[in-house]
Amino acid sequence: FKRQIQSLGFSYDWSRELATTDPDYFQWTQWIFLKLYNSYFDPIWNKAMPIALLEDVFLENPKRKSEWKKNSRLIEVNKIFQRHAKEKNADELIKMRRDFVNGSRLAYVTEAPVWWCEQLGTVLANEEVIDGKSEVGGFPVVRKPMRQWMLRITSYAEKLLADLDTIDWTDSLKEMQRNWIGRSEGARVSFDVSITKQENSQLDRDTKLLIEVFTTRPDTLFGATYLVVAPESIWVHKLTTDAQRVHVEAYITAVAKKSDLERTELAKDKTGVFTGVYAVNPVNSEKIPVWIADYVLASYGTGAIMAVPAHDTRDFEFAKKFNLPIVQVVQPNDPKIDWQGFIGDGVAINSGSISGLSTAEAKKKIVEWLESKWLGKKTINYKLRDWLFSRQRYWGEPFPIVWKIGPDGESYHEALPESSLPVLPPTLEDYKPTATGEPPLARAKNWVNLPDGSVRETNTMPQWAGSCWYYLRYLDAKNSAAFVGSEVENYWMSGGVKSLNGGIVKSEANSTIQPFNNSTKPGVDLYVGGTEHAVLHLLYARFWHKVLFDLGYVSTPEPFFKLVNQGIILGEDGQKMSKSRGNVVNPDDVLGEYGSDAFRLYEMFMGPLEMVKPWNTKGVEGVYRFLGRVWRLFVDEKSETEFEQAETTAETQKRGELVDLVKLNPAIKDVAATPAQLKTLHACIKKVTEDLDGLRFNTAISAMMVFVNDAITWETKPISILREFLILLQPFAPHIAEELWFKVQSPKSKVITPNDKPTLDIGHETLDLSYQPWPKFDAALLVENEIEIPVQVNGKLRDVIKVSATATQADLEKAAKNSEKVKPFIEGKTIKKIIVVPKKMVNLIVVE
RNA sequence: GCGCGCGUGGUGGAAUUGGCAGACACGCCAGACUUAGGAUCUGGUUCCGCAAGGAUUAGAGGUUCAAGUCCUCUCGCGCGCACCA
Repeated sequence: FKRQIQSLGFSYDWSRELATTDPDYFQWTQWIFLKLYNSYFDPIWNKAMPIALLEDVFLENPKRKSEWKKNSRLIEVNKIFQRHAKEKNADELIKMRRDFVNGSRLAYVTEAPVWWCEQLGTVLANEEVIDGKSEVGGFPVVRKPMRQWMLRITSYAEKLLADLDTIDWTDSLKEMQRNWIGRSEGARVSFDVSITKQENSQLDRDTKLLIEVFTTRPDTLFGATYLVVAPESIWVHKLTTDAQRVHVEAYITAVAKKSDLERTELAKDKTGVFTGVYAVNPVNSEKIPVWIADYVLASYGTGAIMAVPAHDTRDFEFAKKFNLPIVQVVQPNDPKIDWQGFIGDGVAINSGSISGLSTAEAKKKIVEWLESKWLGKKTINYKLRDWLFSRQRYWGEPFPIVWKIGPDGESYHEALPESSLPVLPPTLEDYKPTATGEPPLARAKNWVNLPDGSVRETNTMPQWAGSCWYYLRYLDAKNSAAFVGSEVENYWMSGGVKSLNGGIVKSEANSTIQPFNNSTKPGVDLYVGGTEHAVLHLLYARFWHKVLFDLGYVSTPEPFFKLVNQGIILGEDGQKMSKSRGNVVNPDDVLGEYGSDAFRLYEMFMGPLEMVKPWNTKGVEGVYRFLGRVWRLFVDEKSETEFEQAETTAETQKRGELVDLVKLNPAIKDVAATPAQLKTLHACIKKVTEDLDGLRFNTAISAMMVFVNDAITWETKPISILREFLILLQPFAPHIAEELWFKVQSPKSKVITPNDKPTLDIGHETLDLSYQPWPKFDAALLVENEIEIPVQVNGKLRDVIKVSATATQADLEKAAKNSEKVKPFIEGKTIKKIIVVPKKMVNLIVVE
């Protein structure tokens, strides 16, 4: 494989091991975290930028000023900053700058809801919660807000989505990532709400609010007959009248008790409650009621929707249940379709100035109108959320961060200098989670409190941190100056052949590392892993890699060029292996009975790599038999009997001496191969070579079986042919191939004993089969003089004729018509047409 | 519900750009060697039929000289997302 597939192979699980034990990994993972911490996402350049550049805003860098102006948020911040600058309140300025910088960092701190398990007394990561219960113990969990570190992966949503088109992953996997990112284009629209003090006595004055909604169908705005706010919204209490308060509070309490499952699929029946207040639809000034319902999610969009019951299934169900008005605003293009509940595109009606426009045009027109009136804005919304990056566990990289108290008395965080890395966790008596949810590291007071009065961050990073970049460290694992040397990185990841060694281009001839062939592919050539990583690991790693790319530390925008999901192996009953089902196959048992060659060979032979396949122990016996045939192809069976006897009688015999007792098959001779033998070999070389490139191991093995089934019948077996075959076999069954290679290479060579040091060269012969050059197949040897051509009459096979490979179209026609088997089918009939596909087939079209 | 993928002998699968369906194995049947066979070797094995021949790639229809392969619909299975506005 090393030779055949010139790609980089890594182990994801190994990285997890390293990430929790290896100071080297701690150091460089923390180093990368600092890069994230000291960077922000620049919406103008659409990439990560060091914080230093962000400060240009405040320094009024003229070069960038015109670019800044294109982004309203930054203009706004800049203006506020300038206004405050005139007031010359230095403390406030510092605080403001700090807040803004913090608010723009790729790594930032915020209050975020985390899973809290009362019984275990621990905070759980998402992956430790299954169906609303803890993975350990199955205890109930609740959402509890806690201060957490977040990574701003959402700022990369667009890039993560767009660049999927540049990489060679399966469609289903790309689709999973697309769904996870969940991009949708639409608009934010503001609805005015007025609530008087009389209606809501909790307000200290008459209040005007804006309810902002996100919609992908702004063209249906005229059909919005009510608004719905998520029950979790912080605005709910302000939006409730005294008259409705009892009902609203009862509803919110009921919703809080529902599990996620009850809120979704089991709850086909819509529930909700009227708040008592009304909003104004900006397009027609109609008063529409504001409801609270749990079919609206607080976490998506703005947490509020405009309901268009005529053209949205959920709103339609809700409106029917609560007798809310349903107004048609889209006419389906097919008049037979009922407009009620029609969610497709059509023509706008009952919609004022946009009536008569197609859905696409209506969207465009209405958004332009909303923007001109400052009532709405074209918006792209994503399902992707920022990544909650802190864990309250012992195992994991501590954050290289300290907390300090500012002059204003408020605490703020600051990065430790790179020279203080790695930050290793303190030794603890008790490293289990604490009962308060505080991280275990907080127990080590001496470690936490620094001499200058600052306090260490005690959260740790999740295991994802190491797996986000381990493939880069593998390129240059011993580099103590950088997480990966740039030249090494460029060599492997960009496929360049440049200057691996101090700027000197190595010639291909004396380089031990062969350059990639015409490779312009970005990143790791081949990454094999399970689908369980489809949306977490593979998205996180892409994100980190893109940040490192933007900051100039890596040379490719994508980490993994080609990704293959190996299918899982099911139990013999076709069910997923599990202890409870009792259908687990223990690899050690198989290895013990059949050996690792047979085990490996069988796993490759079962079927396509990507496919989910059931295990079948009988199948292992099949490939085991194949290996037996390979063995007998090479060795003299009589000598093998002697070997077996020797092995049982002379226990003290060294293994190597016994090996030498087994003699080569006497049919193996150092003679020239016949053309037929060469053809068999080269057909095998061609198939195995091509199939390895395509990862079609099952058919490659089948080709080798065909070769052996043929070669075993040869009276004389040319040694040159068998040697080439062993090179083909080596990647699949290295042990037996290596042992047989020893025999065919040097049948009377020095006996190797277990005491001999393993070397590539034992003095007279090169023994390491895996360093042999891969055979090249010779197409000329595969050319047939005579070929078999199927002859069809009216598309039905009637005969297979043998013709010269150089036969012309006319020859083929003639031969086909003369075939004895074909004649009965064409006699007495008119040949209307003859299709001749050269070297492939002949089809005679006849009529009565 | 939405999205993606897949349906080929008794079984795993092969047929890479439409061109001999069932490669290679497992299993089964028969035979050889053998005291013995859970070793090895030989032959057979999609279905119907003595045969000639016919049928056949989940089902139905279509395009084509030619369809497992392309198109449409239906059914079944798997995976992912799941009230995402």
